[in-house]
Amino acid sequence: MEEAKEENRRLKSSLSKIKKDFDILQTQYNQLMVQHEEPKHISSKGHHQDKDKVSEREELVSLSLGRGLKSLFQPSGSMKNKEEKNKDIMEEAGDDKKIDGHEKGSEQGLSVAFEYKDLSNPNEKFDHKKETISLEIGSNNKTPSENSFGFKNDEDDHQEDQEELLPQNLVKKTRVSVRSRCETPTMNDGCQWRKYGQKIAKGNPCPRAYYRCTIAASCPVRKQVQRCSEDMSILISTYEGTHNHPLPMSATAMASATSAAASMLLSGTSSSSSSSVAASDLHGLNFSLSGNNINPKSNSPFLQTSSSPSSSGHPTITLDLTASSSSQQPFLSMLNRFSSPTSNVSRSNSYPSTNLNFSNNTNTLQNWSGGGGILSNQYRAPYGNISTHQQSPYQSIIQTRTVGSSFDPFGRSASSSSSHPTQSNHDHIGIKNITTHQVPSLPAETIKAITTDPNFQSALATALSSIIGGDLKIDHKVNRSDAEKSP
DNA sequence: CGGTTTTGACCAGCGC
DNA sequence: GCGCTGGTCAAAACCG
Repeated sequence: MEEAKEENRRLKSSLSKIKKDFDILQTQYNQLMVQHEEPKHISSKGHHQDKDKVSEREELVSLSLGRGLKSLFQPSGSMKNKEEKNKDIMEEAGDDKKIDGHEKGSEQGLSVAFEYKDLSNPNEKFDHKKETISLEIGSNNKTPSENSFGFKNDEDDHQEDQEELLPQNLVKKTRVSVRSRCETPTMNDGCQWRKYGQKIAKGNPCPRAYYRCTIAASCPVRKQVQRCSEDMSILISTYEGTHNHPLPMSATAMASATSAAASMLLSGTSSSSSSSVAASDLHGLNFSLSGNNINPKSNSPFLQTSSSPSSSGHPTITLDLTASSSSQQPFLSMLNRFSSPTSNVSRSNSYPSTNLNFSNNTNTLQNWSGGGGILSNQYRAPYGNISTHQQSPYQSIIQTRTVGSSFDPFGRSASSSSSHPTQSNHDHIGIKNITTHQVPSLPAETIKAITTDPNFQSALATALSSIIGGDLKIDHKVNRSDAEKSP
């Protein structure tokens, strides 16, 4: 009881800090908006300034929050005025924050779209066979943490639409292999799985287990789990298919990551005409894309072509986070933080097999939690430092929007002042890094190809949705968790 | 009792 | 055609 009370106090203080930070950000945003509006109204100097503005906008990544994802992907002509949208975002975010423990009508109704307004490279048709993506999540981290993964939340209409458009539902055949250090027999990706088979695969003494998603009876998603023969501490989970049902919040984080990887693969093989290998280092998320006959040459120390359990002969994209690098931290932190173990579904159900530690040994969690037992670490850590020295990704996202015209996520033209009071101290946040200049190793061409692909956008939207959704729900979940703890 | 896991059998694809 | 391998099926066992 004492511990619970103490933790409750801690969480309350964290909550108040978050609110405080949010207020500050909102204030800054309003100031910026005022500054932004003034010259616009005053100067009616004609087209060329407007033109500049338009072209500038086209260079920007527009991050939109809303409930209708589809609308966010509409052509820019039908889009709301950007400032208006910013306002909407802030208002909605504010509402969400203020709800604080209030269950919203639709738990996953919050959606985010990441729109990169460069339509010069329309999505090309996909014409590949079954493909495998390998997402390697290594960890030099040392503390257990619980992470959750999934594929798609119910708002991901865009991806669903795309699936319908794709010949032979190729997206469903896409595989995402996740490598992680995990002591437990299986990882918790937030989904519910039923084992339907087990095989001893050639060349690996460890049996491979086959799972089906049981959240929905008709869900086509399958998963293979196998230990790496070379390093038994590495668990290789290979996902295939796309969930056709709402996912628990805890499942959306991995869903986003893997979807992004899948989108990366698809966009890379379909739209990059110049090179058969697309590789990028999204500050910890390392993708390598390779075809059957491709010998991928990594230009990143983290880039690897992994041979996932069943990927032989298939094009493979590797998202390599196994290398020891601080740049991995953003992604791991992101997952750790927002894959809430207290998610409604994953916590309330009785599927222990779905509980996995994505990064078993995570130093970052120690920082977050400030110590404590393993269990309390697991449940406390993700929320621990959100309001301390580090800013939450949510705030980062808002801030990214706040600084609006000043940043160029893809290292192209950053037109105006890029300084922001709080921008300097959250490099650790993956999303943030994606949207700043800090990805020098990523060829602009590749990024362009990736980011203009609707699949990627969709996946990113899902990712952000899950992140923000998880963030916004944290308060509630924490409270609920506390409530559960107390008799 | 309902859902999950186990495990041997079966099937399909691929290479020789 | 044959054998190998990966993947799936389904009945029995197990579990809460």
